[in-house]
Amino acid sequence: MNEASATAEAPGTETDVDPHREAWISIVQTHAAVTGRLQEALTGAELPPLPWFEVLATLDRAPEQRLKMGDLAEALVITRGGLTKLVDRLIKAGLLERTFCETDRRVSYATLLPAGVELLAEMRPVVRAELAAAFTANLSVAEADRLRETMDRIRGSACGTS
Amino acid sequence: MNEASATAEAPGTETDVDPHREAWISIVQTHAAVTGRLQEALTGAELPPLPWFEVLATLDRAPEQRLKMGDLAEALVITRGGLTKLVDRLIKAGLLERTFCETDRRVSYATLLPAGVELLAEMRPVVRAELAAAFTANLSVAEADRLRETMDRIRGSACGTS
DNA sequence: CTCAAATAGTTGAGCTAGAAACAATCATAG
DNA sequence: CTATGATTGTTTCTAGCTCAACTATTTGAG
Repeated sequence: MNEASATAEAPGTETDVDPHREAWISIVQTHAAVTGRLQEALTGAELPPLPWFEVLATLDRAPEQRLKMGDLAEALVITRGGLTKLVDRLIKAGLLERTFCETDRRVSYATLLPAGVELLAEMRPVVRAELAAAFTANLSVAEADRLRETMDRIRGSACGTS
Repeated sequence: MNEASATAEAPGTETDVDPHREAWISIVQTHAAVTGRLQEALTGAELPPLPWFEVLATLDRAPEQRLKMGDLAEALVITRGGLTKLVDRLIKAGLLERTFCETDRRVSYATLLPAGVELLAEMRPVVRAELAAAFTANLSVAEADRLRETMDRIRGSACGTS
């Protein structure tokens, strides 16, 4: 943690401590730190990596436990190309299957299988414990809601202006 | 944006809308969205990718515009191995140089060169404009400070418990 | 009806980051 | 002084992602 102490800032420089930029840096670092801990906890428990969990958890919350590839890619914020191969791996592991749409034969669904539900049940407590250590212990429910609302507001403008 | 509308949630399921988990999902998605916009803006302006900016900006804020490799890796939240090659690329582009420590010959510094300062000056307005679109337009200074404080609190517990 | 444009998903090439093994240097105990 | 262990940075290897090109299907204009 040197990013605070190292800011000695020579007198000639632009002495801007933009609070918005500071907030962004905090978001980036916190995201990396928490993601790292989640990864670490999963591999420590000899479980699959975090992206697998995110696929399983997202599908589990979807109606009929399935989602169009495009929608799933958008929810996970990765490209469609990346998702195709990620889903391939989960299918090869027997956790998902590919199903097709009768009315539009371009679309394919990623559909959760019982084995996927089972694995999700194993992974969830590990993820939940880490998240609890990071969030529940430090934020009240009201703060968490406020945080979510703030982040959604930022994301809204980040998506809309394109 | 289907993660809100799709939550029809069958009656039998665990109907847990954990606000902490919701907050985490918002952080992940917002981080990805804003990062994506930054990337896009930089490549659109025919400028180097975002990690290059982060290296340059971090070094620029450091005393004497240089940092030990380990400290820089920690500030950027990437591994040392990854940083070695990232710095290699910046050196090959003439933006940085590797300098060495007299008192401890294990350590090497990544040191900003004039060309790096110059490029940073080109990249900064682009990054700043995107950040302004996402943050300044939507958050008061007080909100930004509060957000930063909240994120730092989360990160603090995420780092300490290891 | 027909054909161009749009949309959904997959595939292949290239690149980047992480993990583990390694080399070099420093610190400390005896 | 020497040896063992800890730290710093690099290298090697691999997995996963993005980008661009491609196929297949649907939509819409004329």
